[in-house]
Amino acid sequence: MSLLNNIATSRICNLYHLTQLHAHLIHLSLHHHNQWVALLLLHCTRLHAPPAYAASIFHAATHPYIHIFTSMLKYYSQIGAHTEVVPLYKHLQCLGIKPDIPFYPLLIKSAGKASLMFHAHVLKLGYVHDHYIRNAVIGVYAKYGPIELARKLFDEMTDRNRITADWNLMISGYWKWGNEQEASRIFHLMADSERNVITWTTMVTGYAKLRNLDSARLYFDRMPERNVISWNAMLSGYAQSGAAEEALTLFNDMIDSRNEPDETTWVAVISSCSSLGDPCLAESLIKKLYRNNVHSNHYVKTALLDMHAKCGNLEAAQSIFDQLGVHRSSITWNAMISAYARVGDLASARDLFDKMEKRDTVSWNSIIAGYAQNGESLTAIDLFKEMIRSKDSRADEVTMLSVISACGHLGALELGNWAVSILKENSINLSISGYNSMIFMYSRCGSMKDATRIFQEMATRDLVSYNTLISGYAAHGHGKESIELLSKMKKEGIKPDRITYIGVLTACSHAGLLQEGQKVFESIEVPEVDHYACMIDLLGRVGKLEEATRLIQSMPMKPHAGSYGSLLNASRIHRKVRLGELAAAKLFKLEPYNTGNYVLLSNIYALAGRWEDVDKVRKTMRKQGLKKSTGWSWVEHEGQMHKFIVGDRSHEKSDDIYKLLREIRVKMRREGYVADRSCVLRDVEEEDKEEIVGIHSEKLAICFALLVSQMGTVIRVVKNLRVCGDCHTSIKMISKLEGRKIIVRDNNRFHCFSNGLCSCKDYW
DNA sequence: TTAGGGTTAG
Repeated sequence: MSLLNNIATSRICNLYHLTQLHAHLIHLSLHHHNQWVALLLLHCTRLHAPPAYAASIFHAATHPYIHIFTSMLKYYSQIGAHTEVVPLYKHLQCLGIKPDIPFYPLLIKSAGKASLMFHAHVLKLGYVHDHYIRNAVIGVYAKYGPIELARKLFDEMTDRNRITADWNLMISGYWKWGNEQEASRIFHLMADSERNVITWTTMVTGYAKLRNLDSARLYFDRMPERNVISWNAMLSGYAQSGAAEEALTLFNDMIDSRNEPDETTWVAVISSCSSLGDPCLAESLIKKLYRNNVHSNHYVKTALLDMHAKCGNLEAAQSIFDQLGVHRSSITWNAMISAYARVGDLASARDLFDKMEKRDTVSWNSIIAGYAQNGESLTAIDLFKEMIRSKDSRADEVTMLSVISACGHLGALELGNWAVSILKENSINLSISGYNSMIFMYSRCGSMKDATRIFQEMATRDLVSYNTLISGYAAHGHGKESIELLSKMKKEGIKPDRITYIGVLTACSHAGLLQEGQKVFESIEVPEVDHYACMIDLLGRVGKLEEATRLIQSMPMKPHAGSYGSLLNASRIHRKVRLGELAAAKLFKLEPYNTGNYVLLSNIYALAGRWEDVDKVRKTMRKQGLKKSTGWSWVEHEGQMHKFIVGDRSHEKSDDIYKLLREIRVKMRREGYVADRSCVLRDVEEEDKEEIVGIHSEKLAICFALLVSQMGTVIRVVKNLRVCGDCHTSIKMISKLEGRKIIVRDNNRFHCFSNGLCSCKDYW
């Protein structure tokens, strides 16, 4: 017997010790088989031993009795192997062993959904009057539904028969099924004396899961007594809702009131640190963990990994990942993938993703978002197509958010519509941010009608919804609509932020709405430097260059590059060489490596015919080792994105494209238009040189589209950099000569060309 | 031998 006591109490802390003990017992071939089997199974449960090993111990019992089955049930229940429970019960029946009463609640609880079949069984045995058994049956119905059946059992009891656990199960059941009203009603039906700490904690958790933190806190504060689980419920509520500061404050309260934190507490605290992304805080937390000798389980380790990743310490994150070895879960993998994706190390993220054996939706979402957020929209969409093909995980709202916004970045309307159709096919419901991504996509694809429609269809809108649509209007030069939206949001009680005002002012600027813009500017409580820059842009575009200059001189903060940039651009539009030079001089000091400023200044000289100065600027650029960055253009055709860079000849239709380009030039000359030249080429005779230098990407994209699209279709082109002045002129001509409507989006606005005119005629 | 709390993607 002392040996058995030893087995029960000995500190077996890993599987190796367990197998040693097991071998030793077999060697002794004791007669107490059944007793030591039960005890070893308890250790298996504690150590999460593999099912095959636990089963081998179970089968070592020569004359199994009910206690061994109970131990095995506990093991299955711990590892969540619900499907093993029914076969185990059948095994027991085969052996003719009669279960004792404590066996049934355990059986019912560990069988998961399958336990519904035991209800009739225990009824027949007359056991349903037993507190524990009845409670277990209520628990199953509360958890797996229909909850009405749980309620029926509950209602059939008299008050005297009900134990607090029954009430608690009903409350947590209603929370589980999203019935806040009934949960709260049952809570209030209880007498104060009947409520225990679990009752109160269930209420806290229920409200916390609904993200109703105020109510959760109300119940938490009213609790007569709290244990570590109650504290954890409130802490996790804060942590999961992103209320990191509140979580950390509450944690301090917890320590002050001398409550001992456990692993779950630390997980909540660590994840709050992660969302704050503060490396100093993380460091002090690690010290605290160290001081408290915290035994870190799998959850703590994963939370720590994520915290290091979010606080920028990838080495520490990787080291935890390596330490975890075979204990890595898909969550660990996913956290590591998004850690690399977050810092833009897509190669490492992809490497991990490819090595993963069992990917889930979050794995796909992490890698797709990684590509989407690092400017690799096309790869993001390709991966999404692969995800659909692989069928190992279902796309959800988060997936679609990345995909839809990637379509927006590409300006790919066909792809965008396809993504939207997938929402319906898979009945994926969108939250506000999902709809916001659709508004973004349609805006960027030039379909303001759809963007507006989505906005109007939304039941509730947030600040981002307004800002996205306003920015869309700004890009299209819809000034009036953006002002209307500004007053609408104020009426709905949504406070505009700096982004809102940047959008509205930009819209006014693109639409030439001087007075309206001024009014908006004056209404900003504390205008920031960007708002001044927008205002300078607005004044500059409408030709009020003196006022723009005065504003830049009188603004309360130091003007930044954007402010002088606006002035430089205005000088180009209105051909003010002297002012342009002044603005450029400031800009060269503020951002000497921005090639755009040099190009703008050289364009100003070119427009004035000052070719020596053009050369001077070019020389300066060369001397500084600066090269004009390459702009590329995209055009969508049959769901495929075709990409062109300047002078591109890699496209399979290149020969046809260049042939068409020549034909258009001939036509242009015949019609008396000056054929297009690169901004700095001096005369028409040199135009052939352009082909050596390179035809601009947007012209190549347009010619490709002219070749492949039908006559009536609108050609949509996306250019990642600004459409230059000469291209602008030649696209106008192409639209007239070819009788086509062409929409070009450059990095910040839309140009709609038709019949030789551009929608933004005041712009060039 | 009743009931309550945990890590990843936007």
